Amino acid sequence: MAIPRLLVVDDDTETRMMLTQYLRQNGFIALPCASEADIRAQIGAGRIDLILLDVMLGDENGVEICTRLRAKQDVPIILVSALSADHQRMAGYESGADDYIAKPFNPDLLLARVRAVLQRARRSSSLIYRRSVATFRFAGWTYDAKRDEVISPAGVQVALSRRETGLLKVFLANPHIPLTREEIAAALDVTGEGGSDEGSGRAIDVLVGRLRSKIEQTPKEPKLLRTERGTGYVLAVDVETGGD
Amino acid sequence: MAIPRLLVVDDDTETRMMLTQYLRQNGFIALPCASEADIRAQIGAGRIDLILLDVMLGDENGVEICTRLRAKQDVPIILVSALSADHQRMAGYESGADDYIAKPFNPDLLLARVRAVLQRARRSSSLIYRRSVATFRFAGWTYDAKRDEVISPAGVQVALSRRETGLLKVFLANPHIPLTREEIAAALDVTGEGGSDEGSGRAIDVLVGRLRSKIEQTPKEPKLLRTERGTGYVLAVDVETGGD
DNA sequence: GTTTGTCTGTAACATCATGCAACAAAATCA
DNA sequence: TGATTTTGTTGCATGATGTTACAGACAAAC
Repeated sequence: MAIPRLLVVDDDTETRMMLTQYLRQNGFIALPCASEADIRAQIGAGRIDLILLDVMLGDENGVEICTRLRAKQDVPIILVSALSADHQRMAGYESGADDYIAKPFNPDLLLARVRAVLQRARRSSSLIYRRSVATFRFAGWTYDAKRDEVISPAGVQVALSRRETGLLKVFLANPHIPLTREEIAAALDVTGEGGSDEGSGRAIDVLVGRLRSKIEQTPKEPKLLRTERGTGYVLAVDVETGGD
Repeated sequence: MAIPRLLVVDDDTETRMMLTQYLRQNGFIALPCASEADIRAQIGAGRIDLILLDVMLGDENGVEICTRLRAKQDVPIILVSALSADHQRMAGYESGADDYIAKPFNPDLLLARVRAVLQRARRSSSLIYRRSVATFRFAGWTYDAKRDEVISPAGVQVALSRRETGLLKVFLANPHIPLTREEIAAALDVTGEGGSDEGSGRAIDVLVGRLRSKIEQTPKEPKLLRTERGTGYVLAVDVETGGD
């Protein structure tokens, strides 16, 4: 599992986009959905690791949707609701949801829950996010997350822009795993590529090009950021992580 | 806040010490406690950033303790319990705990929760400076809160204006945490940015620029006060705090 | 081997956020 | 009060970032 892919289901556009953006800022790929049909479409279109499902979906009912989804799939689901009454909560659990959280919730608490559920669901996967990781080494390069500095093999600090740094981090967290443009864009919260809002999408290509020009010895023959034609890009070297 | 100080409350000696040791190995200051009396003593004795509270405390009841503590203090609390039944969980949340974790838990998950709660506590309250902290050291600099003096790495005192000092304090209280202009403006009570009255908002930018010109060696390439494009600013170095 | 269509690299451009100097207003001090 | 310092505002320069266009690379079909 490269980057967790979450579905944010809420019929209120504002809430939906806010949640989506917040999750993206925290390293997840978040895909906004407004209806059950949307959910099914997304699930059909690709891997989904977790669904954040609002209980009050206008005319549709989140709990019922949850039950129906669970009958077919094994996707982890967190129910979100403005109703915190006990029976509502119980109904949530009985529907098979993995967790239940009441609005208004603390954003960090939401993240903790999301991570907890993902972790539980993940057992088999080898890719773990260690939030305490502070330094990454790869091919002689060093990235110090705390200072947000990139040091070349020659020991020189290289200035990367915000986006470039973000891109690098995404790859460092997922070495040897090909990432699609959509995944990268979602992780970086780039307006343009994936998600629901359309832009006309070569932003990631250009960004990769810029990063290459700064960290590849021969940008024309990339040794680190390799192109996976038809798919996306991969960081093709081992990454060593150090704690803080 | 230099190193988070945690209270580990559990009446079972073995569990208590194991947890304490584990947290210490992971960079926290962990103080074992066996009773509510202990907790109060520790809180009285000095800053406590988070309490890990076992729900089953022999004759005492963790949830009740939690409620009582919350009534008086604003210390973040994570409830730990062997009971994972739903109603227990709910009682935990209703008691005002910041999070809830069931035994047996995954150690990494525990760490993640602890960090999440600490981070949140920092975000919400850290714009307030702790009275007990008198000196801050960062990147060779020293800020003496009592005398309100800033000393450069070379040992020279640097004159900062009131606003500049205020800005510095806000960052010192929140190292490595990106702050938005709104947050900063709110903390400084600047008329202009976030508040309610509208001004035309570049006050914080300019203020940051002024502070940079006084404390950055190369203001053009800030090492301390970094820009987070699209977000705000971060203090990108560790801060060591000293008591009074 | 050549053709053909698609995918990728990248220069050039457009747009927008930020840095900053200069000015104006406000506060402080003598 | 008048001088001086501090602080907020404005406009412009700069740099970062997304978009577009086009050329070259690649793969499949011929």
